[in-house]
Amino acid sequence: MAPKLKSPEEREKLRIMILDAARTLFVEKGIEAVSMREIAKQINYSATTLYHHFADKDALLQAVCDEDFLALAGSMREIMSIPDLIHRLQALCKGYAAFALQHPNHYRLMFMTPHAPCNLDTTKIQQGNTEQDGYAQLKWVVKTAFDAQLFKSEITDYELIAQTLWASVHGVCSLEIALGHDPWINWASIEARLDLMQRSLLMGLLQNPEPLKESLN
Amino acid sequence: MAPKLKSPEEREKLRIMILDAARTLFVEKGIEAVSMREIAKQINYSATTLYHHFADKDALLQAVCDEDFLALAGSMREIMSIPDLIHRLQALCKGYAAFALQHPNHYRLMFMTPHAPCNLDTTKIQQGNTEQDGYAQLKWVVKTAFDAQLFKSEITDYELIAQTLWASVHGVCSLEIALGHDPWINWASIEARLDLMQRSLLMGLLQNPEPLKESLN
DNA sequence: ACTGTTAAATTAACACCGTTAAGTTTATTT
DNA sequence: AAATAAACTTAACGGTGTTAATTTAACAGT
Repeated sequence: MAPKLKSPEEREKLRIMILDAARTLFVEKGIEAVSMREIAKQINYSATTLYHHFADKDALLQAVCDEDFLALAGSMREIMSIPDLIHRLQALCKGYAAFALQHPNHYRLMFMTPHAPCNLDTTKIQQGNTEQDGYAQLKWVVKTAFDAQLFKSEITDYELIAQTLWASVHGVCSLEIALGHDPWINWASIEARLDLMQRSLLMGLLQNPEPLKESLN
Repeated sequence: MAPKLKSPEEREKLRIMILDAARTLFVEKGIEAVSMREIAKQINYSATTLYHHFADKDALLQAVCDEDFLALAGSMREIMSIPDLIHRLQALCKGYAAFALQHPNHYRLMFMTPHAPCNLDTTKIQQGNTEQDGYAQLKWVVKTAFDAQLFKSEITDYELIAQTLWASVHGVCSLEIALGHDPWINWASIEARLDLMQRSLLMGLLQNPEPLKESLN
């Protein structure tokens, strides 16, 4: 109701209000059940105002996700400093799973929904930067283990290993998000599923799986 | 333009016309990019007519998927008669993956999108029937291998094994569907990813993984 | 042959959506 | 005091899923 000339700080403040309202509603009701008008009403602005800060709904969505994924990469940083290589790998998988299950709606958006060939330009995340890019972190952690010859010698492509580990955790988490409450399936606990997947797969990938038994978290 | 009293056969014929038009458009353009009006136009009916055969868009969608999943279960039936237990397990995983990658839009709908606690009543598929229910097939194949003590003895829950195997294949396939064309990731070939996942995980799950090496399809 | 009934299909409308064009209010600059 | 530009709003466009009301056509009973 009272448009004043805003300082960059105030402008940024509104941007953040929009992002926060959007995040709250997305997480609460799911992405496509939330309209731009609804987000706007939540913060007492008109829908049009959102378009002065974000090009469209997708851009707003991506901005919300970028923030959370930066947060994920941030929380992974300390995991990357764990000295034991295998323990580090396991912690990375666990951290990734915890994030997926705590932010199912963002996770769904980023990893379970096909997009146009994807961000890359709009994203503020620097690809390959192990401070920001979760996939780069995974690759790095796998590579250090690979270089230490921890994996079976017949596997020659460390990025393939990284993608397989990722797919395994993603498989458990995304099934949980999509069908975890489906009465068709008599689900074992999510912890048991994550645990068996991680332990079994590593046992199949590692040259010497002995250390696995002691590091049962 | 010409409403006649229709025999049950004619009614069913139109139902199938709707289903086929819907399937074609869903596969072609993705689910949410197709409107009821568009499906109707394709077969020269008004949108309202679709609602005389299906309660809403979701019901139509589910009917389309039910048909394809019955087809999947059908194609799995011969796999279930493969005599070698491990070979049978591997063939089941491969068949499932082939279906997922050949019907990405249906797969996405059924396994990558959270629904209301899910079908069960609306579905025509008989739960637990190994002729119709893909999950029941998986469980049965895993159970026969479990009863033959092929898995490591410390794993006591065969349904947990089934869910883990499912999650592993699902992880590879759903990542491929959602992000397979994303330039952020330097993907290994989908065959290599499926192969490493399947072989490594089984190696970690089986008591005696020797037979794996010869059955490299 | 004229009813009435009923199924099949349609048209028109409702309430929403994402998005944009045009307009209004306000504070600053000239 | 006039002009400019930012911040924001209202109104609208074309689309969506869905439903109410209506028309059309074919049958059954008198």
